[in-house]
Amino acid sequence: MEMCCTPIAGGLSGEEAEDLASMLKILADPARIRIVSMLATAVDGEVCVCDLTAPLELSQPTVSHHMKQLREAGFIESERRGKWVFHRLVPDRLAQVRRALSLPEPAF
Amino acid sequence: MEMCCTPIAGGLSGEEAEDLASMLKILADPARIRIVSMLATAVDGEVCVCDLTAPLELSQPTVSHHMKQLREAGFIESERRGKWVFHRLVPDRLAQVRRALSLPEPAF
DNA sequence: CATATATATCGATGTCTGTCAATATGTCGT
DNA sequence: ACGACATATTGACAGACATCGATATATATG
Repeated sequence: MEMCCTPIAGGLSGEEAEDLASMLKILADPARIRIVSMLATAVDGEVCVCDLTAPLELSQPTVSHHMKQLREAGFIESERRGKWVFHRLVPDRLAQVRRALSLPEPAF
Repeated sequence: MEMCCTPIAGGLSGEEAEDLASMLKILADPARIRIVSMLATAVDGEVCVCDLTAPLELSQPTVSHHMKQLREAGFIESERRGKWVFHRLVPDRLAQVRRALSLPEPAF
């Protein structure tokens, strides 16, 4: 029987794939990727939840939930100042994901 | 009343966010990101389903389902040759996602 | 202390999706 | 034409998750 193709050699391990997938899953939500983009373009690099609910058209608990997801995944860090909690992007975290997506592509 | 912070200016639109999120969602699965990485490192740049089920430890229908997802999202293209269907990465499609993740980051 | 404001947590719910078994379709050999 | 093999499709199901209302916690102000 003729072989189908040369057997698979490289590629991510199961564990590596799980890690990368869970990173991407955090960003793969319209609300969250939008929050990230808003943080990236915010004048002082930080925003509070109260300014996010309106543009996102989401309830406060939902936004708070997304913030927690982003924080636990290391994409943002949060600091309480008075009544408000300010959130900002963690430097280089996004670039880290971009690098992880730089899989060796065949030379076309 | 003191303002919380300067109002949100930029950021992705709702529609842009949906598009980017749906792109990322396709990659945000352990099996699919692994398939992509395997295609990226495959010797001839292509593999068939039959060689994927074993390393992924998934059933043939499941792998076929993931292939369809990847194809419809433009990450792979597939060509039937005899009994087999060979899949390969679409050039630059992954890089396109990386670029979309290159949001303007604050200068730290 | 009481009230108002900002955020977090909890519980419930509806939707989405990854998975498989069963089956269908397509292709090659004999 | 028939059987063997590779892939695709369908239907069903279980688990994950985005969302919200209600409620709790924290902080400032009067």
